[in-house]
Amino acid sequence: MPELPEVETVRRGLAPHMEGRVINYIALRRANLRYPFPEGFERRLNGAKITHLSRRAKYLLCHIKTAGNQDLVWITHLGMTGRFTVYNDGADTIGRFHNQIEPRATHEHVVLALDSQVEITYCDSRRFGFMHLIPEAELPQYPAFVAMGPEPTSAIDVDALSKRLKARRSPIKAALLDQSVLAGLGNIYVCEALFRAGISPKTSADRIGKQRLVRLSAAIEAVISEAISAGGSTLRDFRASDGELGYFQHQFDVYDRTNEVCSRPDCQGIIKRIVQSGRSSFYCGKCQR
DNA sequence: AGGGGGACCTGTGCGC
DNA sequence: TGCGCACAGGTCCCCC
Repeated sequence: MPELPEVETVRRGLAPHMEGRVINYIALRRANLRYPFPEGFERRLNGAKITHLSRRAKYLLCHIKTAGNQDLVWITHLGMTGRFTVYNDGADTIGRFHNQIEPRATHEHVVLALDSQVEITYCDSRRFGFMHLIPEAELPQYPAFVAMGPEPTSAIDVDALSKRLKARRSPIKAALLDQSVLAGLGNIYVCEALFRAGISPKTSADRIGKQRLVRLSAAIEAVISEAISAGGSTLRDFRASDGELGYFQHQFDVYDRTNEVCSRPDCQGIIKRIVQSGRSSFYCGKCQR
């Protein structure tokens, strides 16, 4: 489901409800998502105070101080279908916990109650998501972060990007999906950025000149920032945690627009769909070279 | 070492 | 209406 803009939208939706609150109860309905839940997950989160929420690429980071005064990070990756939902009507939460917690939705795997009568759930039908719990001090060594590239949210270092792409013989589409090149891009925003830059997804990553890389970097920054402003993209069921729908999908130029006419003025090209390393690429065969 | 393919899961939409 | 297939926002592992 979520690429960087969707995860950032989730973070912004959850932060006002979670930051500064204490977790009164947390319950798991199964032993694993993609991976098993961490050892002592419920015990360590129970009674913990949430200091703040942050984000790295597509990872949501919930920084907590445990009841035993340890600084931990509760890391969540939403996979394809992970979703947090905030319920403000959690007044009966304690009763529900003490009796039996009836799921509010299918695939509701994690439920937590805060000290504010707010209840937050995590649902994930495909269970490609996962959660980890590590000491704050070990965050830089978290395996997924060790080789991770820079965020595409602020000015991209074009020289550094150029250096990384020179080592790649794969199509630029595949290279940009690699989180060690830039962190947080996924299938939608790579397609959209390549369209805006006028670069074919089939172009070999090592054969894109400096001028075109400058255009590509600017296109990536713009598409990510516009998508964050729009609250992400809602394809099937993505919602911000407060239930709001993202609306960036209305601004797609190529994603899922097979056979439509190119939106670039006077181009008149037709959007094509091809498969690259097992994933759909959408592009205009006329103005993307 | 980089890169491609399959695996991991469930849900939905389409053609027959 | 029902069945089977293709496809879905991501990542990891295996093998060349």
